[in-house]
Amino acid sequence: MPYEPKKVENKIYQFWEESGFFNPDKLPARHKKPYTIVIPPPNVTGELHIGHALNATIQDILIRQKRMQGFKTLWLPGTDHAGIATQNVVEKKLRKEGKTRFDLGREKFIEEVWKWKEEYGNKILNQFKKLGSSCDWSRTRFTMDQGYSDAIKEAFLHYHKKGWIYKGKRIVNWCKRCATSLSDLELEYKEEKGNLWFIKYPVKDPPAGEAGGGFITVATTRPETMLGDTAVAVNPKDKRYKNLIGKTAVLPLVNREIPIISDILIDSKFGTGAVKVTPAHDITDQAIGEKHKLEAIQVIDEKGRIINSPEKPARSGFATGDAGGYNGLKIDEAREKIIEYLKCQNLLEKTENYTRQVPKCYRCSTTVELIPSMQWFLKMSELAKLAEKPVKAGKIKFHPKNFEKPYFDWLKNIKDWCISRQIWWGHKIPIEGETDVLDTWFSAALWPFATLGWPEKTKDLKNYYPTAVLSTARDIINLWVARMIFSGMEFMKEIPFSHVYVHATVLTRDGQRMSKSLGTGIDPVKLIEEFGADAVRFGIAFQIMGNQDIKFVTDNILMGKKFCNKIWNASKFVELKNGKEKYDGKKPYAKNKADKAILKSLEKTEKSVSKCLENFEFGKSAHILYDFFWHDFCDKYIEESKKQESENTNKILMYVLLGSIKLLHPFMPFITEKIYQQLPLKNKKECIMIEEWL
RNA sequence: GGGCAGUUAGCUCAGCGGCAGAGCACUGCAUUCACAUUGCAGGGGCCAUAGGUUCAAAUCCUAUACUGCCCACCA
Repeated sequence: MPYEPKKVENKIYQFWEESGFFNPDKLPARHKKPYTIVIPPPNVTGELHIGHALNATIQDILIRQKRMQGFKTLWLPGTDHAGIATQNVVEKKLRKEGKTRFDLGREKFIEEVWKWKEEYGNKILNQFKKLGSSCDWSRTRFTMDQGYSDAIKEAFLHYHKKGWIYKGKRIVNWCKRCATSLSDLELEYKEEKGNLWFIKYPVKDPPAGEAGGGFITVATTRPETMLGDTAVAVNPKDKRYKNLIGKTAVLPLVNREIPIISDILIDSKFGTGAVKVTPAHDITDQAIGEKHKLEAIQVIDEKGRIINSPEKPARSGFATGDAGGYNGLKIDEAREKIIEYLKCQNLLEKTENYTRQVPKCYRCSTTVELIPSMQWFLKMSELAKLAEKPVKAGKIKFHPKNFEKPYFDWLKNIKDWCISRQIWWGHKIPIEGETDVLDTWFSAALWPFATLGWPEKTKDLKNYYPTAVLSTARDIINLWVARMIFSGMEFMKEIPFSHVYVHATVLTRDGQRMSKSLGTGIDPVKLIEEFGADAVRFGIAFQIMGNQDIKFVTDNILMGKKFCNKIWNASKFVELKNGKEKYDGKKPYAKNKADKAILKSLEKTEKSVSKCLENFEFGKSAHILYDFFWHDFCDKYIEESKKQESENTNKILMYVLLGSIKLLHPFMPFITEKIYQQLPLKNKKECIMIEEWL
């Protein structure tokens, strides 16, 4: 009879939950030393994908092995409210009904988001259960729980008291669709073909014999921002413009007189070596502007429209030298009209094709504008040092180690963190009269201790902090991991975890990123239904090798399914041979060559697997277990045993089977539990989950 | 522009100085035997390219090409 996971899995999971052993406080007495993993909380935006299944498998393998080794294991589950992302999916849903969030109003809208959260939050947690994840569900947390919100307030006010939080008008990344600011890490750059326009700015009182013929030519990809130009800048060493530094240029369109200045930030090799300076809409220009005390004139508003002269409405005329004529136009329209006007005026020297990296909102892919805005910032200089220290000192180790380099690079060049967002779904900034909410990563940064009750001095915090391992995707190392590290150091005075395991990115067979919108995602629950949870887990684990990408194929899941069947039938054979006599668990004698070989091989397998798991070598562990069980045990020893039937042989069969299912349990928890329950053993534990690792 | 990975069987990947391996797919044979979701046997490889080190290179070094990812203010 083949193994039928559907008949086994749900029952076994229920049995585990009822046992209480997912909760470390209810584990038997031999479990003493704590071992904690906090789950990277999935966003409540939707359902899980194969990447989540991968990470859940990894964490459950670690937790189950440690539990068997006698650790007081806590795997703390939860979900993240995921500010912008969740707000967006709910808005999308409303849009299908022909509504916007403004139709509902803030309160009603947030009610809608909570409904969404209930539905998808639960779905996500159930998906983890289907995979066999041994989380302590009694400790499930959500980043907007009451207690968690207290932690946010405490953290914000702590920083505020230290003077590290300030409010200021700064250039921020602005998504005009989400109508909110974004941090640098929330941008995705996309290559776009565009132009580099060479525009002639007239020079007032040009020096005699100047090569430019009374003009200075600037190169720009954003001509529409010239309405806000307050200088032209060149490199001080640039001989071409030596005589022009200190002179005045006349800005076309508005006829504003602007200085020609010099600054070392200008690269004389790019374009003409002369740059238009728009301090309100460019980071470098802002720096130059501050240095040279230039005015910052905002010309693009929060809707992505030109606001140069609010008192003058846009005119329908096609070419205009009147700045007010662009008022209210969209950026693209304004760009087009400005170029047309410059052409008419003979001020456009030439146009070159130019491909540039355009920043997009990572949640909705809208082009992000740089605009000055009043925002809250968290000063990063001290916190960056806190994040750097424990990693440099080796107290926190990255696996693989080469992820430390980008981590340090980011910290070295860090900018202050814009922590306010102009959305509705999230934690309100805990200051009277503020309507903005906090960046979702501000709450995620507190996850390893806020989930354990901080700022209260709880027993859990004392018992289970710091955690052991954080297993995460590589794209959130700086976005999240770095921030957890400095938060832990600042609030707990201790590292949040000792190991950061950076797991592989799961790609499609063709090497594409898995994504719902591309239709390339694979639903792990469907796989579980087809192959069984153990097969999915083992197949995934089998594929986690050194390479940091996994091109996902179901071949390995099929292998996992076959392997389940093999284990199932081998155990049936052993049970049959053994009869009803209860096995005492003692190591049997090796009476011949075959006996000796299998016992030795089991011992070797145990050592290798334990060592591999210490080093986070999941795929290697799976290969070793597969080879041992299939080839050494089934192909060789079981076949041999048919020729040398004896009581001792039967004991060896039982001993090796028991050892094998223990070693396999972290990888394939359901089938190994089911077999364990059926085995006639003298000193049987309630379940294999709390059996002793060899 | 800078950094990091990768390139080995039809596909997905191991191996990382000493006879080229696994899973899946493929071919042949075997069904009262724990298991056909099986067993046995087999086919299939210029280990990306070019140099170098070595008694010996898929493996170490140097280039090149291609692929993927991360970071970056080049207007």
